[in-house]
Amino acid sequence: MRPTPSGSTVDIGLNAVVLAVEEDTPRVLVVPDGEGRLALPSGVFDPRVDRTLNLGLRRWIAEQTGLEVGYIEQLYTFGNRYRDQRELDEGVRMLSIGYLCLVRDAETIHATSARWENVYHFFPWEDWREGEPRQLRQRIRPWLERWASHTTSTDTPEARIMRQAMTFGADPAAFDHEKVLQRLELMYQVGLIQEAHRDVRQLPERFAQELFAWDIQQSALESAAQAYGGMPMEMDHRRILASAIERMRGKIKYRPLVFELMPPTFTLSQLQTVVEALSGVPLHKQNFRRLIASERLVEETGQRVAQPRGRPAALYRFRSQVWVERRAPGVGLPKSA
Amino acid sequence: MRPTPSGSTVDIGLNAVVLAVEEDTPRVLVVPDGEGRLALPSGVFDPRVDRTLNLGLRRWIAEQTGLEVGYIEQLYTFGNRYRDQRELDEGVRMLSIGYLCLVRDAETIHATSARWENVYHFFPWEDWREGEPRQLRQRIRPWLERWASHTTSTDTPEARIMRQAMTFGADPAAFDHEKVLQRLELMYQVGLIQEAHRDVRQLPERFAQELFAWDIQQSALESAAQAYGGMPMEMDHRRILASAIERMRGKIKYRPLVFELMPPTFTLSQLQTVVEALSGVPLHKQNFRRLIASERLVEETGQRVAQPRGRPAALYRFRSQVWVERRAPGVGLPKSA
DNA sequence: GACATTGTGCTCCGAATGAGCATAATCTTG
DNA sequence: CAAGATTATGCTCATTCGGAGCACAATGTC
Repeated sequence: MRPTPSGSTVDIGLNAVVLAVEEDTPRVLVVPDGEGRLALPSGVFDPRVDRTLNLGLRRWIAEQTGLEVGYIEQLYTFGNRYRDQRELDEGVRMLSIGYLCLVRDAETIHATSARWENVYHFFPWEDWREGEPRQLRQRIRPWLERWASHTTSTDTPEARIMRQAMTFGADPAAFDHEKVLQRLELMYQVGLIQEAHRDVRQLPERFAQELFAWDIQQSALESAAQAYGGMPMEMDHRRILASAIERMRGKIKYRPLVFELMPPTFTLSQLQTVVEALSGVPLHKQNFRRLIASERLVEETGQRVAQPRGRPAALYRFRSQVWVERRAPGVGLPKSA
Repeated sequence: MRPTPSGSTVDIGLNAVVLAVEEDTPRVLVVPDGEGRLALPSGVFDPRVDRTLNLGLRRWIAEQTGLEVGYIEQLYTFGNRYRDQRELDEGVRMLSIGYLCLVRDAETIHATSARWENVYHFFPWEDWREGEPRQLRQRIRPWLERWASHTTSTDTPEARIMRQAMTFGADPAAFDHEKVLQRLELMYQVGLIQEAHRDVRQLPERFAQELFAWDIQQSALESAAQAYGGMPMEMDHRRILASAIERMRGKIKYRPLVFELMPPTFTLSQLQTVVEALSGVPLHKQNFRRLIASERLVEETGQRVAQPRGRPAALYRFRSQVWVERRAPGVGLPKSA
């Protein structure tokens, strides 16, 4: 009933998005490939070595970054697109399983080439803490609008305008901060992501057609991608990173995930800063505190810390009890500033 | 940087949870294996045949059930546990990718042995539309409590009570209807799922230890599993089905997924019935209508349908426009009856 | 025509949320 | 030391949202 084509060549790539937040900067662990591109810690799963996917992932992370991660959560398994060179050469197919990992200490990387990089350097259009990013409004949106105005065999302008509105919002107020992956996919298809230009060169004609389906000078587009599309990444790693940010932004609202990123004790302002860093939006301070208090996610330690300026803040710690008590605790997101 | 153990033997199983709702019954498409167990439509992914995972999945569904599915969404990739016999024999490892598929017409199965089965026949404890299921309260909870009171080398009774409270709720009011998968995993570990008994027989000692870690007669336990644990399923398919229900229950609140299951036009009562069938809880009728109206997910067709009893109901259709307008439309869940 | 049944409109209340004012506690600067 | 800047924290107010229920409408049945 379930035929067995064993001997087919499918490799399982394990890819880790290791996140930490330092001050107000969300960071991801990356490994330079020596050619100017950055990769996520990753490797091929070998069942002869590792008993489980999680163990395999941990081993790759440790080998490539010297880091022992705590929290791990599976994201998504990517199949066909964004294929790599080996696959084209040898017909090997690689599936990529993405994972989200959270760590507290953004410092401890032992003697490897791995380093921390600001997440928003890969998605300059996703950080709305200071309002709509200028590059999005002044540079990216015009390209999207030009793309949207074109007709192709598969798309009408209406369909494209609709898609643009769904992902980037018809107006800035309608920007849905959780649709990180959908935005990236649109950016890729429009040609504003560098990997798209890399891919279009090595892909067979029939796949390449989907990309850049509009009459624009590719060189101009590629320059724009370099300027506004974020730092270059390997393979489909930007896509995996986007999944991770999307998951994080969605889940932070209803599960106490943030605390995986916090030190044992922290002030409410620090907590808010971390939530803002990940969700990419500013929050109303008083309401944020009220929410945290009402959720009873934290408790006071009784201590206070002096600040460089202003009134000293009370220190809190996470109440691990909450896992039992509440149905779906989270920090929620009281709306904008 | 990314070594290549190609030649390792990893197969990719594609598993489809095809859902439909008929009247007030949520149904899943299953294929009998001839030995009394039911399987999800599934097969091994072969990249030489299918270009993408989705295409492979569609092909397997069509071959085994004659059905062409519309909506498809990837769920989760399961690795080690619940392994099958072949793996133990040959050391082949199978990864299972689960998918959620939604279809409208629960009738059209062409000339195959596939058939529709009530979802809750696999999870008798998940249907709370008539209040807490009697089997849960009278039969299952006592077993859980007996299990929880035991100490093992890895678990204290406190930890077990905590786990039980987290998944099944300390009291019925605290039952979180979305934790479908967590509940199943606990049921499995306690030994109240038939597959656990199948697995414990064929697993090496060191894995088997995790299961049934308490001094109970296994035969009694196995009888209980047969009586209250739901219809028998193949391999890890119950786990995949649980993921699908969990995803459905979670997502129905903030994305207009239900409409994939509805006919082109429907009454609000029909819509409510479908939502209740999937989420497993009764809803307050007036509030449900108010919510649907305020979300502007549907529009009146102007027609009305006669009912067997009572006042005729207005017919509605889904406003596909909503995908553009709203940030995250869904049907939400006004609370219980 | 009374009654049962389902659909539909509306109200009421309390909880949650968005927004802002006011005060507290510190450091810096004049 | 006093004034001002800055951050923390407490509290109010208006609005919205969600839970619950009453009342009436429109049908079929007895």
